[in-house]
Amino acid sequence: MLSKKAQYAFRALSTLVRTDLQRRADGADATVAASDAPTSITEIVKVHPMSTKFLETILLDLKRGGILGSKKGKGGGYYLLKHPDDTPLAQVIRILDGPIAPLPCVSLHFYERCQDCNEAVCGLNRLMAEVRDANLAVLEKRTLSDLAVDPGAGLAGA
Amino acid sequence: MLSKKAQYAFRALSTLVRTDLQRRADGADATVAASDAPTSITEIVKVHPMSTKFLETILLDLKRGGILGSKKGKGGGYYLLKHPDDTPLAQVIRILDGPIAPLPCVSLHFYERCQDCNEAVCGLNRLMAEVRDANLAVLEKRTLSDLAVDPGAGLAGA
DNA sequence: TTAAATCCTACTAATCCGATGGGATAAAAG
DNA sequence: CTTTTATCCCATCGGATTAGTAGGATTTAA
Repeated sequence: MLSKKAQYAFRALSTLVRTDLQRRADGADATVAASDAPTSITEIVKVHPMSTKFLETILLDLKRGGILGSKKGKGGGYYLLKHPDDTPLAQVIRILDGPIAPLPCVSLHFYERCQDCNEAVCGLNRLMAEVRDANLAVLEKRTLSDLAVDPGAGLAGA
Repeated sequence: MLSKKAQYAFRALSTLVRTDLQRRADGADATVAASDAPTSITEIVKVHPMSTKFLETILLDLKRGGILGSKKGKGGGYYLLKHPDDTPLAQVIRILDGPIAPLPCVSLHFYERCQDCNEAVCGLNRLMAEVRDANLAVLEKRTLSDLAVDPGAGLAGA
């Protein structure tokens, strides 16, 4: 199960994505940099009600994780460092919740040898590696862009 | 990540499966009932070193969950209620760790409505439902039998 | 009657999670 | 240069969960 941290992160990111795509649409070229249009924590909380302080720690994590940039001081806030297409959901989850694999001994980014268990013989490893791969097939393919898709699109006028 | 409980459960189950398959091979027909050849906690711990008391609570859970039967008193122990092929890994995980889905609002067996989030509009639901399905594709297909497969088979003589 | 097993309830120690508080630092605006 | 509005950083805290323990009741075979 995703932690609250990860859930809040996705909510916050969804608004950052919308802002980012909007900026790209408006500023035709790269005339408007992402750092010129940062979104503050206060603004995000207005859209997605949650603890301001808690969100702060989350956005800091995402910044340290290389997903967000920030601008301090008045008019400051956070912004995406890359195109939403280029940040898979897996990256967000790893930053906030750690390993995606069901066992440390099949984790790609957080591998730990398992005690009392010969990996070559252990039947569980193989199976859990399958589960990990099934997960990653989705989580590495789907990106922040997919978060912001409006499922009502195409229905409005029809 | 799987809890220790689930990990221990799988280890214990792997020996119960081996015993069960052995019994089926020996007793040709159904001349030997599973309840005639129960395996005690003590025996399991000999194979897989772990806290006896902790394993006790785990096997009790598996019994209440409908996977194991038990026989009390001297010579007693635990045994599989069904053919190993007929217990998917998903069932074991649900008993010991609860939901498999990454969010309560996309869980099949432990569904809970999510607050502050319109499911029809929320982009995350759709994506996490995809993750859930990817997981279940493996965990409902793979069974206890897969736990006991010897990966060295076919290599010994070659 | 004894020994060996499951069964049951409660408890505990440690860890993790969600959240909060207080302040340092930076930048823009007047 | 001061105020305001932000991010940044660190420490703490209550509650929940996890992993494991304790002790005894119950059942059955020998």
